[in-house]
Amino acid sequence: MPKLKRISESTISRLSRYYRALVQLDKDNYETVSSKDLANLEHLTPAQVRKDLSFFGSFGTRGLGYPVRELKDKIARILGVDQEWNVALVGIGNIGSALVSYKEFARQGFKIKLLFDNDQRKIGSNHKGIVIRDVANLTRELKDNHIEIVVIAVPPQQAQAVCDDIVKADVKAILNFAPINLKVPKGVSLRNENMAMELEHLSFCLVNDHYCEQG
Amino acid sequence: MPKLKRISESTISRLSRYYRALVQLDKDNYETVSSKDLANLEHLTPAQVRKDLSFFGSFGTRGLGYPVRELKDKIARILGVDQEWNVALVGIGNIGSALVSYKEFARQGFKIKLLFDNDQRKIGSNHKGIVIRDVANLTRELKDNHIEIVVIAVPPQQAQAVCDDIVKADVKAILNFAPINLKVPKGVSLRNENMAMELEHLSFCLVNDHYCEQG
DNA sequence: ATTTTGTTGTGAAAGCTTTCACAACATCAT
DNA sequence: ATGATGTTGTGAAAGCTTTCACAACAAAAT
Repeated sequence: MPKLKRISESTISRLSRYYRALVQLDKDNYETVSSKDLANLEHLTPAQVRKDLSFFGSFGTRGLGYPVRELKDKIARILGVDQEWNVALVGIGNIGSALVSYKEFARQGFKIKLLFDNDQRKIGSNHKGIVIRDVANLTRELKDNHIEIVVIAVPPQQAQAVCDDIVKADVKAILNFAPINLKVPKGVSLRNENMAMELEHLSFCLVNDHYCEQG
Repeated sequence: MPKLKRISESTISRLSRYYRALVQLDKDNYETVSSKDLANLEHLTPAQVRKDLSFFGSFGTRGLGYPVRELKDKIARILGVDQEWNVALVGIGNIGSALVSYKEFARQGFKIKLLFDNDQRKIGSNHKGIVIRDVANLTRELKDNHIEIVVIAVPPQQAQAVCDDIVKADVKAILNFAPINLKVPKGVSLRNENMAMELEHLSFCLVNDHYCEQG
C-alpha cells in the first residue's frame, strides 16, 4: 500500500506565498535564495520553508540554497498556475462585477469565460465584453464550455441551489463568496471567502486583545 | 501568574459560524439547540462545538442543550458584534466600490464612515453618499473620526505605505485585500483576504486531487 | 422514588503541525 | 588536500487542535 501522506491546508497556502515571493525574486534577478531569506520575506521560519518544500521533493543545494527560477517553475507546476483555467462567475452584483475587472485573476491564468445571473434585466447584456447568461441554464452551459472553476457571488439564499447545479456539471472546484456553508460531495474542492467572518475576527480581537497576541 | 490560555484562530472563526447559525435558529423560533444540532448545521462535530463554547464559559444545560437567544447574545458580545464599529476603506477601485455597497457589513454593525483614494479625479466626489478623501491625509482623518477598523483595497505596491499610515493613527484592526504580506507591529490585528491565493488553492486541488481528499 | 433518556463539560488520548537539531553535503579559502 | 563556513533535508521533540469517552447532571416516564 503506497503511504498517501496528507498535505495540510496551511502548506498549500504557504506554497502560494513562496510562489509570490519567488516571482518577485526572479524579477529582481536573484539566482538563488536560502530558506532563511524566503522565510524572512514571508515572515515564516526557515525550518517551515524547508519542510514544506521537502514534501514535494529536494529542490535545493546544501550550502547554496534554492535556484530561484527553477523553484518558481516547480511550484507553479505544483500549484497548477503554469496553465490556464476556464472560470465561470455566477452572480453579477457588487462583488461579482468587481471580480470580473480584477486583473490579478487573468494574470495568474484564471480566465473568466462565462457570466451568469438570474436578473432578466441583466441577462443578455454585455458586461466588460462578456455576455451575461441565464443561471437557469447553468449546468448545461458549464458542461458545454468546459468550465473547471466556478465562483459563486450570489445572495446566501440562492447559493446552495447554484452550488448543486455546478456540482451536476462535474465542476470540481468552487470559490464561494456567499456567507453560508455550502454542502458539496466528496471530490469537489470548496474554498470560502467570507468577509463578514474576517471582520468579526477583527472585532473579536478589538474586544479581547488579551487572547489575540499577534504581530 | 494567571494562566493565559491562548485561543486558536479556528475557534474564533467557528464562533462566527455558530453565531450565524444561532441568528437563523432564533429567527425560526427555536428555544434551545444541542451541540449535535449546532454541529450538523455547520458540518462540525458536537465535541468541537462544546469545547469551543466551554472556552468562554458554561452556557448550556445538561440534558437540554443551549438556550438559543441567550447563547446568540453571549457570542455576539464575545465577537464584539453587539456594538457598532467605525470603518474606513482605502482604495475605491473595483473591490473597494463593491465593499461600500456590500449590505452584509452594515447589517453586522460595521459602518463605513470614511473613504480614501489617491486619484485626484475621485477625491472630493461622492460615492454612494460618502465623499472620497485624499489618502495623503489618512492618518489625521482616521484619528479625528475615531476609526477603529480599516479596510485596505489598494494595489499591492501601495499597500504597505497605506498600512503604515493606518498604524500611525493607532488603529488596531486591519482587513487587507492586497495580495501582499503586510508587516504590522505587535498589538495590531491583521486579517488577509487573498482571492488569488484561494484560486491557487483550488487549482492545486484540481492538479493534485489525491492530496485534497475533502468533501 | 427510581429508572430511563438525553446532553453538557472536560480530562485524557489521538492526531496533526511546527520547531529543533544535526548529519550530509557543497563551496571556498588556504 | 584540509579546514571553515553555509545550507539543505529530515527524524525526533515539542506544541497545538481535535476527538473520545464518561461522570455529572436535568428532565420525563414509570
